[in-house]
Amino acid sequence: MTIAIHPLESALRPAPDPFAFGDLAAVKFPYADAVVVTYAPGQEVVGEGDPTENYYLVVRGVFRAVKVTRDGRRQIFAFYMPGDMCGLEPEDTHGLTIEAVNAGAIAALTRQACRARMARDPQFNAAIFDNVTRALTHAVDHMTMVGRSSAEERLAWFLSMLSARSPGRRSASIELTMQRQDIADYLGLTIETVSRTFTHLKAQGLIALPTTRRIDILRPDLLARLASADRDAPICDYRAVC
Amino acid sequence: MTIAIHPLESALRPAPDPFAFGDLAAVKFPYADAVVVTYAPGQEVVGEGDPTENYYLVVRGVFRAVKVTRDGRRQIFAFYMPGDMCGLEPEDTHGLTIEAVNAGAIAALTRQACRARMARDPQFNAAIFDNVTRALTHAVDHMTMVGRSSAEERLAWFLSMLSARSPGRRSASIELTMQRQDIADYLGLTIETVSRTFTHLKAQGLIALPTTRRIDILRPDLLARLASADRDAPICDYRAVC
DNA sequence: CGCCCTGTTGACCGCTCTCAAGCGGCGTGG
DNA sequence: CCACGCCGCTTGAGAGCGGTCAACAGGGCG
Repeated sequence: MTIAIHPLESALRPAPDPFAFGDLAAVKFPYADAVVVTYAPGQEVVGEGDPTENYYLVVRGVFRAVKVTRDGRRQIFAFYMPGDMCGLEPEDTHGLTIEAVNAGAIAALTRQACRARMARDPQFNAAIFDNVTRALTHAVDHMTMVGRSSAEERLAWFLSMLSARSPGRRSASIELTMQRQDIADYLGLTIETVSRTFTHLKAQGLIALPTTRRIDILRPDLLARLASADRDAPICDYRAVC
Repeated sequence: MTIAIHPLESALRPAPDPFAFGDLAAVKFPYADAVVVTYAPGQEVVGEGDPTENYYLVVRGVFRAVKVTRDGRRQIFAFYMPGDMCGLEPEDTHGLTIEAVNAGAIAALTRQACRARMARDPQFNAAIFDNVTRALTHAVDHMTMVGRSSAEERLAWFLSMLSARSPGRRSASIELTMQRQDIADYLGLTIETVSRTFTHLKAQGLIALPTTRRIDILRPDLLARLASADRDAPICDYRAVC
């Protein structure tokens, strides 16, 4: 299976800076060995069943890791943004499909070259290792949301996360690069429920939707409270505080 | 967060032998540096918020990685069996709690010692790396079940997985070492739904329950079909074939 | 024997899914 | 420039699965 390396960082716990493109450059990701390929929206990087020949580093755009069951149900495991690694799988063939959400570019490094470098460059190895464990950390949060939260909480979590990761972190306005179906498949919901929940959050005054792809976060405090899966948390009005 | 290394292996795809205790011994897991500690049922190995001082290797018994939200909702990320590693987290403090399901023993290796060994022993490093990516692979399957499957499918998947991992693999009879609440929290269900689904599977003749903790798998073929999230798959009667 | 803990069963409710219609933006072509 | 169609999104009505609350059963152990 394709492995999700450092997916979206949770916005809910104070985390050190995500392992970003600059960090990878800092440990001298061997671009000399890597081939950068551009992709059109929806285009497939690797498909389920393809041999695991390369590891990938997102250079530009957003990519998604998708698992589709034979009867067509779809689960998105992660969205990858520039600086994120993906494609690290233990098996000989991929179990996940990696696709471009929008136009983007990915650097491919052969598995062999990556492993060789890991063996001789402890710093590089540590960075990769950190990346993988971070992906696992995120999978835990993701799974807890999917397994134990309401639609409203899942979407609040997703938006808080996007906000924390978007350029100019904690931005009040975020751009949804993916469409509703992708959000639904990421959160384990249907597209209708996602749409209704957006409407509901808007009606509550937590967000505004200038366009369908643009979200203004009006009440990050309440959104974060929803996202933290803490129904007992006090409601603190950030307007009163700030 | 505590990181789940090599949790239960999916029974659904033909996978190479799980990374077992023997393999770790083969790469000379430095027992000299490790401290083995025994735990009583329910006892905590590390709790959320504890500093991430050690990596762990299960020696005996079954352990669970639990995440609990502040308002008490519980999600089990993985069950660890002998040979499984856990506790590999990128952050300074654990985000997951690791507890003993039953009486068991775990070897603790300091983070520092493990990283040091990874840096100087490529074989050891590759084994750990393989372990982590395998955990991610499993998380993908797990998340797909939790996000996209019915209660019946989730339980069928869980039982198929246990069957594949139990001593004498693909055994027709498996021992449930954990109680219903743990199964429910692993699958993102309630204890009542798990109980009802057991009853339902029994009524369909797929399983038998000699005791509440013992499951006889009568129709592994049908169970696997349910588990594969493939509602369109043909029903093949293994009794007719074998 | 009686308590406690775990698991089962039942009745009911509500969240989310399903199915279906409608809406709005955008690109294309007349 | 407008008409049309397509696609993504929203909204509505109804159904069903699983959650919630509650009672009960059974086994282990003091």
